[in-house]
Amino acid sequence: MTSDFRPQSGFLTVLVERGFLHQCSDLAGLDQIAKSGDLVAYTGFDCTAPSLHAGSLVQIMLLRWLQKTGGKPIALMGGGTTRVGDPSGKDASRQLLPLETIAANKDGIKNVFARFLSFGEGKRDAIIPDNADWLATLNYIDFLRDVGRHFSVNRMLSLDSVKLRLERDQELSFLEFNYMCLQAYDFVELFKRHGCVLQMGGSDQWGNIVTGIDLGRRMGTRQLYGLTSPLLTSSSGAKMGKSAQGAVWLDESMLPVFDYWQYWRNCEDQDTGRFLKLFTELPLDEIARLEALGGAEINEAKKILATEAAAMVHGREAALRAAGAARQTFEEGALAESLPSVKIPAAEIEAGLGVLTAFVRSGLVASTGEARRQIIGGGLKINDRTVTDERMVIGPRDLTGGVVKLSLGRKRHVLLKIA
RNA sequence: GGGGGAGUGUCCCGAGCGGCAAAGGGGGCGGACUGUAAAUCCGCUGGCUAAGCCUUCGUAGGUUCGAGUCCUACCUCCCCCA
Repeated sequence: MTSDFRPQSGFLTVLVERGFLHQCSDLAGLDQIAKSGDLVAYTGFDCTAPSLHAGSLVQIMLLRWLQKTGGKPIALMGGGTTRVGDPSGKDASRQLLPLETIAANKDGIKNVFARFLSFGEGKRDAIIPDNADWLATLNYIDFLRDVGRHFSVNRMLSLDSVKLRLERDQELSFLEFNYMCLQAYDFVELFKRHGCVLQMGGSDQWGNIVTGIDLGRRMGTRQLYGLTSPLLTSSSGAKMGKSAQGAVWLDESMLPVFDYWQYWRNCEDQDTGRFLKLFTELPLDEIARLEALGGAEINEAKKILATEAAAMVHGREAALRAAGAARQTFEEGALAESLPSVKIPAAEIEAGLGVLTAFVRSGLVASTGEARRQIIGGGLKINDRTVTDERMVIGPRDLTGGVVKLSLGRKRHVLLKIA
């Protein structure tokens, strides 16, 4: 849809060139504001998990590019809206989260932004407000009279997020039905407080965003704008941000840097170029060169993707460590000290630690039953030797420099280190 | 308010004459082949102190040697009538 549009602003130029743009309410109008250097834009983040995962990365990068091209980014914490729950793109209602959980999640999520945005009091410094600040104290009657009267239920029913639920005869509670009203109100509130005129989000947010623009018009704000990024899936259709082991968390305590690096390293060939554009800041001509690599050579491009993407989230030093550990492990067959590790008391090794227990402790398998099955399938290795006997015991002589390497399959490795 | 139907393995969908740890998919994991890719083929896919034991079929009771299956009540959802 954007192929015939030539943006003049740095911000939109980047978005178009790098594939961040899916839909926009008014490209030309937004381009003018972005060019003037006064663009303030926000993206909302639900506080439904203790950290963000790779699925949110596109939104985070959007905010980062906004700041780099002269705009002011707002990462809105949904401390208030999360108490309600967004029905968009979900089949069924999500369980309501306790307030303490939401607060804890919010703290975890805020941490993620430190690496991507620069904060402060300046004109272009990023801010992280929480919509609970204005939503939590709303008076129901006042809200209905001042804001509610501007919403058309007829129109709300026609939005995909609602329509899909209705068509499938799936429950949509009144609580969830109100979510979009609150999100729309956020937009107006952020305009009033910070002069924010653009809301960005994933393509599933389009309806909610447009509703906000609409509310703004009725409540007398300036013209507001909306922009969505494409919903990211891998070439084979898998949802981004979820991997075999679960979500690809951006927090090191929830996913070791090594595993994060591996996630990108193992992307499908077809996705390499697209991901380089979205998740790294390498120049486009460099990306074009990497993308053109064919056959096994594409692996070089994937390593660069992994290192750059990991550096963005965890810092370059940690990313290079992960890259080094991968090289030692996969290419040199050596024992890399910086693989993910789990501490085991020396006494337990002295006494002899059963393989089954050891693998459960490492987190590579969920239960001794699974460990047993993996052994039957030839999937477990200790120090690169396949485990064939489930009664095998790990003792002091299996240690190399105080470390035992446990592997599940060819790709997942964890070191047991003497504590 | 009346009548009918449905809730199954804590990822999902889904079969299930009273002997069921419960068919079959999808997804996922492992193996083979490769390039740490894709595609393909094969195996696995409740827990445990493991030839045994324990916990699972909406919830709570009941009948039975034995219940996912039969009975009762309750919860939730869908359809038809008013």
